[in-house]
Amino acid sequence: MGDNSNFFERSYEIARQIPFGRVTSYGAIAKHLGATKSARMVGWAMNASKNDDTVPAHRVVNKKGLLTGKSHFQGTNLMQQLLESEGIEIIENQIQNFEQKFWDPTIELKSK
DNA sequence: ATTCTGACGTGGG
DNA sequence: CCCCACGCCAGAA
Repeated sequence: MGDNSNFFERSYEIARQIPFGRVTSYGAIAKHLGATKSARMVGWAMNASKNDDTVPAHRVVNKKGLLTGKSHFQGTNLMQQLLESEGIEIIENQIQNFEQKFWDPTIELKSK
């Protein structure tokens, strides 16, 4: 077990733990999975999670706090709307006070 | 089989 | 701040 074919599921496990009103990045998830250089695969995993509505994919953005995955959601602005409904302010695809909203799995889940 | 493209990140200039 | 090259690896053409 522990083979990386579970990479998608492991990404989902972490995404599900992102608290309401908080966000994290693809790279942060990848890092926590021990695959720092495979941030792209996390994005791919989120893309594949469309069927799974238990995965809050809208809470995963890039390292700068930009909504780079926006166009992969249903509506034109669904991702932004979901985040705004959680109290996150967004201007020009950029999350405001990003550092404050950022939830780092490597820190928050460190005691494991 | 080969090439290109990404929901990315890092490093160099 | 910007732009570019590279590493990563799954899919599409």
